[in-house]
Formats: sequence, structure tokens, C-alpha cells
Amino acid sequence: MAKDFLTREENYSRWYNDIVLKAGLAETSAVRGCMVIKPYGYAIWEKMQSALDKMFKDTGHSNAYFPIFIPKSFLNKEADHVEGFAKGCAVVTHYRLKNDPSGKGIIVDEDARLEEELIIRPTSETIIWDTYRKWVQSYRDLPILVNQWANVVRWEMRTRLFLRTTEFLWQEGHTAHASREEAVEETIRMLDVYTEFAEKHMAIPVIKGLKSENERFAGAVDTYCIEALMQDGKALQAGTSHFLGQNFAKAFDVKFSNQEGSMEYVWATSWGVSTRLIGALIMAHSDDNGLVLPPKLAPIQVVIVPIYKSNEEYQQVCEKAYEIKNMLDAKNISVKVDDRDTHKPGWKFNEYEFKGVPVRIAIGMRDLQNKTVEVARRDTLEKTSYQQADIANKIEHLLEAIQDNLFRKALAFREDNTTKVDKWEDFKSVLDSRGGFILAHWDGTAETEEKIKEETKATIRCIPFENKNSEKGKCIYSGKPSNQRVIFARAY
RNA sequence: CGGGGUGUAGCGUAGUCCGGUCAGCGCGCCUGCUUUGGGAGCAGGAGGCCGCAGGUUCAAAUCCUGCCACCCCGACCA
Repeated sequence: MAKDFLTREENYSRWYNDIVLKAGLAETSAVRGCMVIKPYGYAIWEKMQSALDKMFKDTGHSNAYFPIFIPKSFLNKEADHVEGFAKGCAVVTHYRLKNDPSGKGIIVDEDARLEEELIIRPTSETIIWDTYRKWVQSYRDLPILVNQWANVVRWEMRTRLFLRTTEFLWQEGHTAHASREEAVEETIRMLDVYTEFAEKHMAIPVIKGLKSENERFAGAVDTYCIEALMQDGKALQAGTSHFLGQNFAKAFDVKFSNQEGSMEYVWATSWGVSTRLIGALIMAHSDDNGLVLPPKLAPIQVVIVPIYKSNEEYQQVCEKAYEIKNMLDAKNISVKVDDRDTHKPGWKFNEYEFKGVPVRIAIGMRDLQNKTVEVARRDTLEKTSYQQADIANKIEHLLEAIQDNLFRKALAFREDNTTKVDKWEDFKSVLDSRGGFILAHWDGTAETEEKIKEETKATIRCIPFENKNSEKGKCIYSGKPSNQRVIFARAY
């Protein structure tokens, strides 16, 4: 399936692209910048969705759905918000087509121009806050804790499968609160939910922090994020949670009467993660043999491959294979028995390895005699012979061990690729030689960040929560005083 | 949107400079037999208006014009 697969060393971006294509996750479509997410890739997204959705529900949120179209005038109402998004919006101007009078197919009917153009949502704050105005009158109507699973469109210049496409799938939470404290608390709570999801489900360690002014969401008071490090030394923002203050409440006039009977603007948050996480998953764990998936997000956790010669052997081996499948099914482990006679075992081994299936079990006549199975784990590529007795428990533990090992490996990688730097020369050389996260002092100004970005393409990924205000120092660039190190990196 | 590159069978490609048995090769696919514990072997077979649309020419994958898509590098971003 992928004999001509390049290594990460040879060409990292081709390696990434080939995994997406050859593992059957997604492909480019007839529409520029838009991708087709194929069944295997979409199955990963569904796993992400169901884990996250449960976490959202467990923290009190409900799902709802708002329109894909936003009246152009809405986008105008919050000044920073328009400025941030206006450049990349798709606009619907007409509502009808007609036959070309010259007989050359179909054209836009100029008589069917919309009075007010519609924007295809790049994000839904405006339409949602316009709606919330009608939902909120009293403090008794608060909080509103709503999430929506949706597609959004941002007209990107350069696209890459999963990492940046014109249309992408995501989830956007939008909450309304009676007090600043409560909204801030919600913002952090959801950041913690994302952190838990990234670390426990995706097995990717992340750094929590605050975005600098330059990187802040258009319309937010504060943007918090989780940042992950990819194997090529570049950072990837894996989730964001915004404290919106009263910006949108003021723009859309969403007020409530508080317990004292006076009118007050509502406090807001929004937070989201997207199909980009699939890109993160690939770049965090996969190797030169293809995709590596953490068991918790793998559509197929265990594949069983029968080994046989005669038809009679095929029957016997498959019978045992399905017997084991049933035992694993009972533990909610997702198992596929690949009993196709059209492919050889070796072919299947490579196929599932490339697709990142965490555990492979091979069963042949030898195993039937010895009451064993051959178990191969994808993360280490180790093969071991297991006794069949108690196999379900053993596999269950193995899956946990793989999940755990992937996280520890990713954490060790991040630690190895995080460098404290105090000299500007070192900053540049570390960035060029190995990349990774760079911990350096910064004077806190947007101008300095901008200059650093211009000279090195590195940006401040976040001002980490950890070690907040723990260390005084001098800005790496300007030499001005700083009371905390921030995280710099080149980013996706 | 600017600079660079590419587009030939499902995939990867030769041929493009120097128009004319150039439409080839590998993988995959189909049929049959032998195989099956790490991508099987042999034999036979199917599949392409050479990205699309125009133009030049007796003749275009090859030359010209326009368009489209993809890749790499910038500006924008989850």
C-alpha cells in the first residue's frame, strides 16, 4: 500500500500528506481548499466528537444549532471581530440561477440579488448573540451553556489537509453568564476540558496559557489556549477558549436585570476545537511506518489476522479468531477480524500498520496447538506470544499501556525539545537548528512580538499558567524587564 | 493574490527542448494454476479523447493562448 512512503527525515510535509492520503483519512476535493474526509478519517472525528460531547454534557452544556448564514450587518457590530474575520469570508450574493440565454449552460440570475448579502459563518458569535438577546431578560435566564457541532468557512490562501482547509468541522461553545467571575471560570473550565481530552484521549501533552494580544481571538478580552508540539519542532494550537467580556453583549444589546433590579450586560465565553486535531494526532505520534493512533481514538483498536494454508485450516483459525473477537467485544474493545482470502497475511500486516491500528493479533495453526496468539503492538512494533487464557483482560491492559506509552513518548519529546534561552543569538540558532518550544523572557509589548516574528517567524504560542510570574529577567529582544518566561515557537 | 513547479490508465512515471510507429514502463486490477507466520510466483488479459477549452499545422501529449487543479515558497489564519 505504501512502499514508496517517505520518512519524516526525508520530507516532513510529504510524509504528513502521504499518511493522510494513503491511510485513507481524507483527500482533496473538486472544490479548491476543501477536503473530503473519508470514512476512516471521519471515524476518528466521530470518536473525538463522542468523547468531547460527553465532557461538554458532563459540564452542563447542551447542543443546539444555528444557521450557516449570517447577515452581513451582524458581522459589523463588533469592531475587532469584523476586522479579524472580514478578510476571509465567503459571501452569498444571489439566490437563483438561470439558463444562459446564449445556451451555454447555467449562469447567476442577476435579477436575484439578495438585498442584504449573507456571510457563510467563519464562526458564530454574531448570529448567536443576536439570538441570545431574545433569550435573556433576567438573571434567572442565565447561564446559557450551549454548544454547536458545525462546519465553518474561512477563505484561506494556502490549505493543508486537516491543518488548514477552507471549510472545516468543529465545535463551538457559546455561553452567557451573569457575572464576570462566572464567565472567566467557564473559560478556564473548558480549557481544562480540552486539556484533559488532549492528554487522556489524544495522548498529546499540552501547555495551557494565555494568548498575547497579537494572537488573541478577534473580539475577545482574553484568549486561552492549549499548545502542542509536533515532531518537526513546530507548535500547533490544539484548542482555544475565549473570555469575551461584555463585548458581544454590548454589540448585540444583550442585557438582563440582576437581583437588585438594575440592567446589566451579559458576560460571555466561546471555545472550540476542530478537525485540525486529526492533524495534531498524526503529527504527534506517527512514524516512518505510517499512522500511529492512540487506542482511545482508534476506529479499530484490534485487528485479528488469520494465518492458514488449506480451507480446513481457514475454518479452524477463523473460528478461534471470532471467538476471541467476541471476548474483546464484551469489553467494548473494537475488533475487526480480517478474514478476507483475497490478501495475504503479510499484506494485511503492512496495511493495518500503516493505518495505525494499535494492536494486531495473528492466529495460525501453531497457535491453535499451543493455545497462543501472536500479538503485535503498533507503537513499539514489538511482537509477543500470548497465552489465549484471559486474553481479553490482557489486551485491555495492553491498550492502556499503549495509550500511556504514547503520551509518555510525546511528553519526553516535548521536554527534549523545550529550550530555555537568554540570548538573542541563541534564540535564533535554536529555532533554526531544532525548533521546538523556546522559553524566553519578553517585555510584554506587541511591538517586540511583531519584530521577533518578522525576524524569525516565531510567535508567542502562549504565556503559560505554570510558573506564572515566577522569574524576573530581561526581554530576549529588547532587554527590557520581564517577570515571566513565555513560550515561543514557529507554528502551524 | 505574487514567485517557482507539476498535470500522460486507479497510483507512480517515460516521452515534451528537436511536432510524424509514442502512447510506453512499474505497481495495482481481471482470469487460471501454484501459494499463504512480514507487502507471493508463473501464464494470459482489460484499462488512457496525454488536466480542460480554443488555436497553429497535412499531422499535436509535444508548439501558441486562455482556463482549471495540485505541490513548494511568501502575505492571512484554527
